[in-house]
Amino acid sequence: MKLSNYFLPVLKESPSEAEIVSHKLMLRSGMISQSSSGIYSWLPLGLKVLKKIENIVRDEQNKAGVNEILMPTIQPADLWKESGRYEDYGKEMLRINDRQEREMLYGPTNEEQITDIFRRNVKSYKELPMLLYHIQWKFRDELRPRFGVMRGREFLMKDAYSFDIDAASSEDTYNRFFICYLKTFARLGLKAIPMAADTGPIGGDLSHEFIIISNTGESDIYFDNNILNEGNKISDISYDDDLNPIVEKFKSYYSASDEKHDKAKFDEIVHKEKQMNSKGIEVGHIFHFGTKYSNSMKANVLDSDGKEKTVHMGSYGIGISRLVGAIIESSHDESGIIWPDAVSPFTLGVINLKPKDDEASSIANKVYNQIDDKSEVLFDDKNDNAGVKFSRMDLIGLPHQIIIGSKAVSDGLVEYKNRKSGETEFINLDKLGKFLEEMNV
RNA sequence: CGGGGCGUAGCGCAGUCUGGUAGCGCAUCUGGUUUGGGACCAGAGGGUCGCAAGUUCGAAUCUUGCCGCCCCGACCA
Repeated sequence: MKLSNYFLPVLKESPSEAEIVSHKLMLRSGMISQSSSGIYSWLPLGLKVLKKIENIVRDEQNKAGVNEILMPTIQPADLWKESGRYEDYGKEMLRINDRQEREMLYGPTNEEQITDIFRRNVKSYKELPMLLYHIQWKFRDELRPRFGVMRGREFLMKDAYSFDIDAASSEDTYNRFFICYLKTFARLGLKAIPMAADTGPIGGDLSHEFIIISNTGESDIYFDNNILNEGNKISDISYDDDLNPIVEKFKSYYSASDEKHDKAKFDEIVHKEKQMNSKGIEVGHIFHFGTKYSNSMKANVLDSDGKEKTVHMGSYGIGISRLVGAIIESSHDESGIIWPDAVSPFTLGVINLKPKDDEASSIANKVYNQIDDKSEVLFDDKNDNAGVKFSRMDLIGLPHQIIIGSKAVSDGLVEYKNRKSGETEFINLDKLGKFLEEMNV
């Protein structure tokens, strides 16, 4: 993509409505544009990141054996009356009447909808466990939206739902998602800590939040520092392995958000110097809630003994749009965003410092065309001053930059810059392809 | 929803107290000089001062009502 063709409205100063760094940087780098409180349009750069995250989440769900479906944003109120949540959910739920005065709602979550799909289509224990997910926009009419996309009213969420024949099987499924989540966040370049959590209005008896450390987070967290190292080998785990002992190992470490924090227990089982206390951002939440919905909505299957059984359910959320902000919170510096490779909107940026010099431009174009075949490249071909180009490229956070300047013409050298370390080195033009290949970009 | 703040050009702000018909920086456009870290010179365009009513000869400025946005708190992925 040539920058001269790209819609990238960057700002030198951040709009006053933004308070935290990720919100400021998202506005400054032209990723989003606010529509109303807690509701945003996604501009090209922001949309690209959103899709990258979405695709990693999707891929890991698929690998874990979860089926993707797509449920509507607008749901009939009747389903929610069946589960009893139409009354319970309160003003956070956006209620709408259609032209026939039928009561509808913009879905804040989909337990009722999915349970309805399940009970219409699944009748036998032989089809269990059944794992389904979708990635869809949700709406929760928050009292006070804030922090940009991290706490919006409209947000993109991956929500998965599981159906099992009994509690034991359902806990195995829960553990499967537990591992799936650790793998997902690791792939996104994040260190997510699983924490025992309250189940809240969704209900149930077993629940974990996945939290990344950040001083702008809304949760107060307490954990054993050793749990951070436990996640290092997570990518080596196969879904065919026995996952339960691995999950039990994670659960054996102390980790809790403030509402579950037990100071006496913390002091007892965690060495003083390993006791960590921090703020964190919740990026995922998994629940095992048994028969709460299947019971009220009569989601039953026939078991091997020919008798009807109420299925055991769980639900598993990842806040995809929130992750965009959360990743920036955990990966930026004073110049701007630093994207982890996996979610970067472009794999690398190419800067032509001499757009008016024919020879330099010819080299830059050649470089761009050569690597654009293999990776996604943003090519700064604009006629701006060097400083403008550098600071813009740093702001939008592409992790790898190729800079073409006077030495390209005189000595056949281009500069590679690592956004994160700031380190640079000159590369011979002939060896650039190989260099990038070795860097895996 | 309680408490607080703010709404003036795309962004950041001054002007409001003390009423006299709108200004600064950045951005944008034109011309020129620049070109390895947000460069310079000259010129230009862009605002029913959130909306409505009122007071007044006259309102960005005073009064009332409404709308929007942000912050703190309680609630949530």
